Amino acid sequence: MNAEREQLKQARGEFVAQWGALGTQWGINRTMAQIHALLMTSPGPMTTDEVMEELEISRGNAHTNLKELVSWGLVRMVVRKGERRDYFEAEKEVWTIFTIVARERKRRELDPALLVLSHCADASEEMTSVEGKAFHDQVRQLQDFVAFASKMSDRIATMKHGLAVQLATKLLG
Amino acid sequence: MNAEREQLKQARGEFVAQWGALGTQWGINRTMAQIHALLMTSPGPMTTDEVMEELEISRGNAHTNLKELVSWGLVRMVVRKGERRDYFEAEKEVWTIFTIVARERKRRELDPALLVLSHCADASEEMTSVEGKAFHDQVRQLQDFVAFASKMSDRIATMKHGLAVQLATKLLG
DNA sequence: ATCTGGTTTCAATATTTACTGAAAATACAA
DNA sequence: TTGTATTTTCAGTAAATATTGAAACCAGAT
Repeated sequence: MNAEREQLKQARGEFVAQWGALGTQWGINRTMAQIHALLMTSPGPMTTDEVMEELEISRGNAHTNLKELVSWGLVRMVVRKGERRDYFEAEKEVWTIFTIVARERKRRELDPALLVLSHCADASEEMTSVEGKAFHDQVRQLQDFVAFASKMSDRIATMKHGLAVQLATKLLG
Repeated sequence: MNAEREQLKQARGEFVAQWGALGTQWGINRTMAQIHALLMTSPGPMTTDEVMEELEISRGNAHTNLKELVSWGLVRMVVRKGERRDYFEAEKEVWTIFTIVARERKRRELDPALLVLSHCADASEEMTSVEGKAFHDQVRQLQDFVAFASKMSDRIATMKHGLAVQLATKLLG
């Protein structure tokens, strides 16, 4: 039964490659997504060199993206006693992954939008012309919606897994 | 009261520029986001030439991105009787904008991920080794979650505005 | 049929973003 | 201290993406 070994390697390679391609759609760079996929499906923590070798990328690239993943909280550095070099392991719990990604996306997509909208809404607050009022109104509507989406996002991402499932079941049922 | 005119132009310019910058965060190209912002805050439909002039971009660029916005459904082409050239106007209703964007994001981010995950889950279905089973299990969990997110997204994006607000109020309250 | 105002396409170019590889820094061990 | 294994940084380069501008195209008016 060594055919399975080969099959697994195949499937995992496929997964890593495809996940990398997906990453670009998600606004995440390909390498970062690939490393994430690799670590999520790794039986144990990996070193920088293992990642480099597996993905055939440079040390600099591996390093930068591992650090980025750590800063997101999707990957942890672990030390092995007696070992000098760093090992990396990914968070595998999907709900946890989701909450991390949701938080990050909110931070990158919603928060700055809200800032812009608030500023523009304030700047047009007092306008009296038809055009001025229409502008203010439109921006205001956008602002309200984004603020709302922001709150929702917070609420959901801070839920415990079980509670979220419960809510979802009600919604989908 | 012509100071307000100036102020409005200022505020709108600001909004367009910033919205464009935001677009890049959202994985939308800058010009497309700028045109969208411009049209959302325009008192009436605009021609390609007006867009070109306002944003100081080439005809080709304006054309491509207007078409892209139309294909998303965020912008409509309108014909004015007796007028030969095309006019463009944006959808202004925020909930409608949201549902369009949600649908598109699902199509670009969730659907392809689901495809990859299903494929990898299937390919590892029968594996018997510890590593094989672990891989299958991990991919499976991701698959289940993405499928779930996909369904949720559909549900919400097809809701009528009022219903969504009602649900949200319950959730936030 | 051809002119005119407008749209569409696309090869060339510019801009942005990602990646490499090697040098510099760090950290531990002898 | 000096040496060695490892991490970190970053200038240069490569790859991907967006933009231009001009030519080809199209449709209605003359």
